[in-house]
Amino acid sequence: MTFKSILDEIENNLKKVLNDMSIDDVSFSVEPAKPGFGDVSSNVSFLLAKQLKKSPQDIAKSISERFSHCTNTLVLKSEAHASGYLNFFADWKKLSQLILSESYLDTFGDIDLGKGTTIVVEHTSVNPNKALHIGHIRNIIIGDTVSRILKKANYNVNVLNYIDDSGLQVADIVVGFKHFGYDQEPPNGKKFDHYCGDDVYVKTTEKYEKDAGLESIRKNVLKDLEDGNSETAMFADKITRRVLAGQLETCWNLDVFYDCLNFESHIIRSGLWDKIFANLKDMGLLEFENDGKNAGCWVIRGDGKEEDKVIVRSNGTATYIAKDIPYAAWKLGMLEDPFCYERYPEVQSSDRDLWQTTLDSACTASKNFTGDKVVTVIDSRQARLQKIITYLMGRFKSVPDAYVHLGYESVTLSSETAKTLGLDTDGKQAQMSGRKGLYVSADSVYDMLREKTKEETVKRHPEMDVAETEKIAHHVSVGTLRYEMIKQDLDKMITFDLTKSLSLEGDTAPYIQYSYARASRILEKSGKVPSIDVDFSLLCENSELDLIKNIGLFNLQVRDAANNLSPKVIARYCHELAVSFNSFYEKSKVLNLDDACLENSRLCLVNSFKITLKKALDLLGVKTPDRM
RNA sequence: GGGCCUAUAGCUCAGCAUGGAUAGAGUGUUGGACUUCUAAUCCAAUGGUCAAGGGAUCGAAGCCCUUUGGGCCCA
Repeated sequence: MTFKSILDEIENNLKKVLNDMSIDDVSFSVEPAKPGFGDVSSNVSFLLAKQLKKSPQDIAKSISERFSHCTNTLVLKSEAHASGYLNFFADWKKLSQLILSESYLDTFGDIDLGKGTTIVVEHTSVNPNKALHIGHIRNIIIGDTVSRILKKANYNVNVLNYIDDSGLQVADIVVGFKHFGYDQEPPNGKKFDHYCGDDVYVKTTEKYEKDAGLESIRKNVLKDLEDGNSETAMFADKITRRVLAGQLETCWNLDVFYDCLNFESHIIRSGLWDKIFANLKDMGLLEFENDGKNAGCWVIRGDGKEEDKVIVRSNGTATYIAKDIPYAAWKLGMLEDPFCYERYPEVQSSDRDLWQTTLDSACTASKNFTGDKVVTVIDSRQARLQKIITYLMGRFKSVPDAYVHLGYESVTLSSETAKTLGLDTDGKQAQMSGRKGLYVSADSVYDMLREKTKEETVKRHPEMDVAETEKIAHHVSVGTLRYEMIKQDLDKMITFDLTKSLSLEGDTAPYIQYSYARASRILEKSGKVPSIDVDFSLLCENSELDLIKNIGLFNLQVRDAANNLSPKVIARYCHELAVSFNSFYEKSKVLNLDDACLENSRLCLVNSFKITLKKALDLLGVKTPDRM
């Protein structure tokens, strides 16, 4: 058990006390205390003030008095603070032993929210016509981190990437290659996805703008794409798969992995839409409009003042939301699976198989990538559309929150960075645009970070061999990028600035990784494996107790993060852990102490910290080099 | 015109869900700490009418209403 043990003990005893005082059950809080106010605090007396017509302080006093007669194993004493808070002081000798010995277990930090149920997390979902830019990276890292957290919370997680390989953006690069004569091989070794995005896509779009007559070519290509057997569609398939390979390379480099790639073209050709269309009509969720501006269309009624949403136009064609509905229903496992599955030709990592949908019925692999719940990570510009899907899925599947849209605000470019890309924004931030070529690619940011961290590492360790330097630089760069993408709240916009994003000090991944490296070095130099059989009363400095407390809060943080689908909770926790370790590091010497018992106790704490931080950083997909 | 998000220190952000104690970090600026387990570190100083106004409450950064600035979506 962890710090949760003492919280539970206090809560139970408080309930007994309230029962003795014949007070109705109130839902009071029992939380880790703010520094300087003991170890645990409760607001119970504030909540009772009205009912008992007494001051919070008087109530706290009488509860505290009764509390002292309860059987307390982890609490030394309780105290009624003048403010009215009830504060508790832990018996650290016992609590430290509980927390530290627990931290050595593989299951440390686990919390059973999912009960082994299956949940789908879909993220990335970028058109396969360009390289990933820094805005896509926010989506990808949020999705990957959330899926790691949910796994820790005992969900069985299926990670999907939806490949939109049949839309307008794909048509555009096909036009570029087929009609504007772009070579299929990128110049001087440029990555294919970058070539398609930077050159073919952007320049093809420019040509449309100059010559409106080209629009008909574009429409014809789009039409050809719909027929899967057309020569155009086969060509598009070849191109988009090459781009996809480039995108996946970027993701894998950032330690982001998937379970299955779902191709939009397969969804369209599978006939899923016809099935769901019939269902929607049966359930009365779709209505046929007889008059008004949507006459002849099938619509979903808007909520309140909202406009009705057209699903099928009067000419019988489905709008693009129509693709999302059957797909969402499929993800929730509510439709018979029309797909077959085959392995993706490239291996993404040693322990994670990657599959892809196929309509080739010769592939008989039996797979199920659906879930009881679905989390779809898409930026909040899609909120309106996602709200409709959420509503419909709620009607289909009677599980509350079965379909969750995890939205986040987008990444914009700072005016300085926009300027380096040739756009003067007059001091304002700028929205990225793949079409206009206004973006910063993920690969280029990674490359810059790696150059800088390599330089730093060489400066610190001139003696180190190149392979190790490269490895450290890689892990620190990936960590930095990942941490930057999730350390703030999802509903806060990120204004990306090339210069500022390269900072490696302060609230960054390297700061946290550095604390890990320090702990590693202490243990390495000690040359011993610390024994857990130590006298925990020796760990009595404030900095030591703080660190132990933070270690003990791990599973509670995982619970919060999973419940709220909030990756930043874990980011902040890792930072807190590192801060308390660095503070301990300054104040308490570990090695070469005269007192062997004390030395072992501290080594034990260092080891416990190291293990916990590694587990927590693993949830963020941040690696932990032993030296840096 | 309708909807969503946002406003806290010079700058970037925690805290808000579930109202209570002294509003916290980083960064910046200024000063200090490496013959001591790695200074990508630590310590100190500096810096806040929590956008404005109103309301309910014993009590509001947090809840409700209005207004304003910024971003986005739909029309």
